[in-house]
Amino acid sequence: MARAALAAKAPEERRERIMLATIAVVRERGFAGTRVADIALEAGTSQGLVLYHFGSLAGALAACLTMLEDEFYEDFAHHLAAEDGPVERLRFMAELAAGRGAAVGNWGLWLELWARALRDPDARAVRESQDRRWRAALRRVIDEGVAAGSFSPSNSAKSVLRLAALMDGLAVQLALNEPGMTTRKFTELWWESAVLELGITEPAKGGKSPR
Amino acid sequence: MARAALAAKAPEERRERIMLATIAVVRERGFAGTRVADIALEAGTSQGLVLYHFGSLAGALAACLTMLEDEFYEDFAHHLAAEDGPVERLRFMAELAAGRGAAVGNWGLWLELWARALRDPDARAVRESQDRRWRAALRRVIDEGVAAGSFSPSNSAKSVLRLAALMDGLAVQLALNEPGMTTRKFTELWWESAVLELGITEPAKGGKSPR
DNA sequence: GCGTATCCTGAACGCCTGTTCAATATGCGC
DNA sequence: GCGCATATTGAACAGGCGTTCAGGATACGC
Repeated sequence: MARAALAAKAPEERRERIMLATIAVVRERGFAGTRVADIALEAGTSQGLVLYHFGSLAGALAACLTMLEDEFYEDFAHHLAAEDGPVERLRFMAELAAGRGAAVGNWGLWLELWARALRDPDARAVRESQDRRWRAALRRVIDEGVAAGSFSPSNSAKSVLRLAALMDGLAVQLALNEPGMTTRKFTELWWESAVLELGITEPAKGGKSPR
Repeated sequence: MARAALAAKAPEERRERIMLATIAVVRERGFAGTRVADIALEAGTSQGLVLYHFGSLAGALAACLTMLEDEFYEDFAHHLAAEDGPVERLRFMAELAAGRGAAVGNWGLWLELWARALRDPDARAVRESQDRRWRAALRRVIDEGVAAGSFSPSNSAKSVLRLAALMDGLAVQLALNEPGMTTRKFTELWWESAVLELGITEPAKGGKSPR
């Protein structure tokens, strides 16, 4: 019956709820400030269960890292495929990075992740994978645009590196609430750089055309 | 006598040695991993003295932050003034950011600082001040270049933001030892962007001219 | 030389927090 | 229904670490 099915799934659901709780706590307190008790409280379980499922606090943090990675990327890939042309896709990536959609409130987490990656191999691996995937997507969009005749970068490999790095750099200011930095400003600054780098001719619909 | 003079200075020297030790430990273990015992050991003093001078671990960390800020900036301003033209100065800033000179090994610290700035007001203030000074310097060099006819940015305010952000973004990869990212590559990528942004005509001596 | 303020130490204290564990509940195969 | 494997709890444990403190050394004014 339904109740049995629900109950059968229960352990796995608890496990996942704990992971989600871990992300929530890390987002609020940072890696360094996250305690087992916080996670348990947020998940509505006991401390014991957190350790039962993940072995240790470090284990829970690691699990939440990989979950975060998958979560973000799946969402991203799914939406990116929905856009039609290279210009629109590039525009989409700019807005996603700027904090619309799945990345909302995530830049703070990225900063945490970077700092943690300095010493924690797990964090480093996640960051690296995340970064590689993001750059690969950027690369694909750009190649697509070149093939379609919309972009004409002088060196697309370098443009990818620069445009990706620019996002990270702008993200620092966004995450730290630098006065004057908003998602809008982020997108504007980045897009202008993309135009310069790639020699974009046609405007993205819904983009910066005069309104 | 000499001994007296030395002794008189001693307390202040101890204090400074503790600050330097704090920076060293933070550099090695990160903010989260820094303990009072580590600092005392590194400085060759007792734990008690650390607390005596700075009140608490947090106090010691805060003191080391401001020291770090001043240290870096003084060194930077001093060397920048030694360069002759705007192009050379810009080039100097690129190389400094890439990790030559006073910034060597500091990018890891900056990542730590960013993450900490998410929650610690002291860290936030230091980061903000640091950033403001750096951007102001960039701005000054660019204005100078415009006045001299070397640069012709379409919007210098935006160029400053972008070029500064690009440095931060590239720095993340440098700090995390992204394969393929070196100080040389950093400088190269950034300089090309600067050329694009500012329309630099004359090459910086010792720069990217064919050799 | 004496007293006092500053400097410095090492040990002790006590809290915080990750982890362990014995006990209990739950569901599932037989 | 019985028994076993899995899941879950809450309390107890233990170690780490920041902070406190009582005492001693050092320098300096008088």
